[in-house]
Amino acid sequence: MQRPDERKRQLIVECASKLFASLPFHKVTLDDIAAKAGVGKGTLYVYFPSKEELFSAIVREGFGQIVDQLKRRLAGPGVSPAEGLRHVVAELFRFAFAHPEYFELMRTAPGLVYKDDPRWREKFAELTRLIADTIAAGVRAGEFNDPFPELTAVCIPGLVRSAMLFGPRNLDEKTAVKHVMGILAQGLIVRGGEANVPAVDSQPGA
Amino acid sequence: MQRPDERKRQLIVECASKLFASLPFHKVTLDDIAAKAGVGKGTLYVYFPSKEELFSAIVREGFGQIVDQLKRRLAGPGVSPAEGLRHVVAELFRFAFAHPEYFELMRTAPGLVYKDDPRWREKFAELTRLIADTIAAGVRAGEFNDPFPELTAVCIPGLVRSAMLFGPRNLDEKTAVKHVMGILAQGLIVRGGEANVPAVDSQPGA
Amino acid sequence: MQRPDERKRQLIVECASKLFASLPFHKVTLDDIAAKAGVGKGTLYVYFPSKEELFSAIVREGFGQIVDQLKRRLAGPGVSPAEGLRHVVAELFRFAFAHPEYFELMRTAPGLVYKDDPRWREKFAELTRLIADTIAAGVRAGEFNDPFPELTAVCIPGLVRSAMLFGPRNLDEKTAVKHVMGILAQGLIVRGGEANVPAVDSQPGA
Amino acid sequence: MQRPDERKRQLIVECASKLFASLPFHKVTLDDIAAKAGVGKGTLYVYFPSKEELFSAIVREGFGQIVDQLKRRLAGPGVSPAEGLRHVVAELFRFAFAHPEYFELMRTAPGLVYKDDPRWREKFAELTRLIADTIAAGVRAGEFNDPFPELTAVCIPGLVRSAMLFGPRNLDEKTAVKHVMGILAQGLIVRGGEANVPAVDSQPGA
DNA sequence: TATGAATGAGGATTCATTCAT
DNA sequence: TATGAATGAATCCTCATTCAT
Repeated sequence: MQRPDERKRQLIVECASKLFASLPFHKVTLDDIAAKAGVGKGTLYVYFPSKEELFSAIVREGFGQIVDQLKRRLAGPGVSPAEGLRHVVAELFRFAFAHPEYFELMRTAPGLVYKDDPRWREKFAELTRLIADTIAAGVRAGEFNDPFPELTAVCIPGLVRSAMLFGPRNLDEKTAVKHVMGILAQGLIVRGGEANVPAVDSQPGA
Repeated sequence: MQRPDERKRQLIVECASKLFASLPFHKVTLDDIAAKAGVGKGTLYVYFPSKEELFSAIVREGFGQIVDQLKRRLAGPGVSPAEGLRHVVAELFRFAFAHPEYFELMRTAPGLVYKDDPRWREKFAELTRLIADTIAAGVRAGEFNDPFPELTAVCIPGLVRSAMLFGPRNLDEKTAVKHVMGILAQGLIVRGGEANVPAVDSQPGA
Repeated sequence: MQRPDERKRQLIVECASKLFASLPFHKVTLDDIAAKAGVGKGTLYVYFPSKEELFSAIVREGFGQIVDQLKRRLAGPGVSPAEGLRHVVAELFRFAFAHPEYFELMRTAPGLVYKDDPRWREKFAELTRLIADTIAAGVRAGEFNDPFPELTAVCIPGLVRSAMLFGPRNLDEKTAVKHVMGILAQGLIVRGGEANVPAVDSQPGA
Repeated sequence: MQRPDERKRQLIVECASKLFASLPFHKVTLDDIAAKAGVGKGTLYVYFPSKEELFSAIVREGFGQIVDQLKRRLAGPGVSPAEGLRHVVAELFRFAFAHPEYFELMRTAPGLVYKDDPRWREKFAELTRLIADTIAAGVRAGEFNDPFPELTAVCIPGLVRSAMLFGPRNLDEKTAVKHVMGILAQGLIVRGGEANVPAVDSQPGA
């Protein structure tokens, strides 16, 4: 007796991810995906009930990875709010650079496919909750100043997204993290004659 | 492209915008658009050579409006870098709140439709150039600290996008501008015991 | 401006009827129908919303013709019950011989396609009502003896169907009508040594 | 065909019969049948070489039962023509009431599946021959009057079919047999002021 | 024998585009 | 210019059948 094969499922997800990242949803055909994965077209339907569900699953699972990893990072004892914020940004970029097609893929997405999917909303809410909680903890500790952590929380993945999609081609992970952390931590305005450039610069590797 | 009737063209653009904002590109049919606009399906082809071009034109014209308006705002004499930055954020949100479907529409877009369109790239480059120049001027004036203005420039529309798409439903324009300006200006970290909320509040019109 | 073309619709119905009569429903493809009718495949969808609806429409319209014609025949003044019964049988066979594919087509039908269609049920009910009323009138007039006219009414089309589908290939309309009328009128059993063949023959036009 | 497990084969036939009776052939999937029978899909192919063959076998075996049973009934010594006719009708209804899905199943059949199957034609021919012979014997004996027994023979199962498929829902076997016998024996026309209801009632066991 | 994962040919349906009016 | 009937290429999905286990 044969069992559904998790390996094969993963293979399909990976091949489909690449295709969805390089072409808009409606230009990726199931024939393409099956061919790229080296499986029969019908096999796709053994693992996913429809093209939209396949796409949705990819997006959801990506989010799930980010959330799980971030949870682990933030769970450590004695993670300060500033460290927490850095973990958030660093994890988002780690994932983004590990899966360079991912944001591209979401950009080409047929919006409602995922935005209206309650399972995706849940994952997304979980991510922003993690971020908002980190910020709120900082605010309570007197380390952060943020009148609206929930709004900031949704903005941070947006910063990452923009940097990945529209930033310079040769942007490297370290620079990206440092830059976004610079914006979030000090902002742009030079304070009291004391430029915050040093502050940014003081971050090793900047 | 002939435009025998600019009114009708505009009507088509508006109806199509709403539909593209509420459904992914491939789920919006020309029948839908024609019906919503109350014109014959063939008429669409009088004004736009294809569905993709229609979509592209909508996106491009939106960008064009932002860029034109922003240019005007920034062109004034004696606009300080801080004022310039505020103009950027304010104009992005002004447009976003005036055309609430716009970011939604771009989110549902079939990526390559616009990303690979040189006319769109040009508009986008123009927008980020305006922003980067504003920041760079601030840096030169010693008012801003930003080692990578081009990267920041692409991030700012991303902040606006995230706030619009994923921020709280009842977010109002003034709060949005103030919050994003707060992040960009001071960042989140409390400096010398002085919270940055007052600083934000002190900004006129915020 | 072009108008939907009733001629074209009729053409499609006729071509589809022949195909449905010669092959089971699931073996008739829309390509076949379009090719036979000499129209584009998409054109079929201008006139019928689906393959099942096309089939259904064919069946329904056939029934409609029978019912309409029969109504006209029975409406005449002074139609005696015996004449009415003859009209029923004659009309059923007239239609069957005029559209020899019709019963075959219904035989190949995907049962539920029409049996569960309320529009077909209505037509069918109308037909059996006409027949049952004719018989009931005969019973009231003392000319017929039938304890269960509604049951007889559904049986009569069944007789016609069987004769058409399974009777001898060279069966002609006149013989068919006479034979079925013979069964309905006298039954098979010889009464009082007097054969019923003469009785049948004595019916004018038989 | 091997039949390693006659029980399992019978189980498949029964489950498939019910499904074919409730849905048109092309809407019944082998998955459905396998699931309903609680066997693997591949197992179906151990017992039947194809879906059409499975269907065909069901129809053929049903006919076979009718024919075998009828042969036995008619084979008895001293069966009069009138008794023979009654046996025919009674046996057809007995089977129909014992297998209420059967006529429904044949109605949903993809015509050619069985009509062109020589094995089915043979069974059907055998059935109609039995009936025709019974009638012909009656004619020879001077008890029946029928100029065309072969045509009548194919009509009789049609009467039964119609009564089962389109007759009243609460039709019971006894009434059905009596009614059809009434039609076949006396017809509808009142003869010499003597109603045929008594005649029908007078038939024993009706 | 029994299974069900894998397959891919096949087909219904959609819809952007064309063009006669 | 404006229309919408007509088109057929394109594609998602189904499902009978196969075959490795």
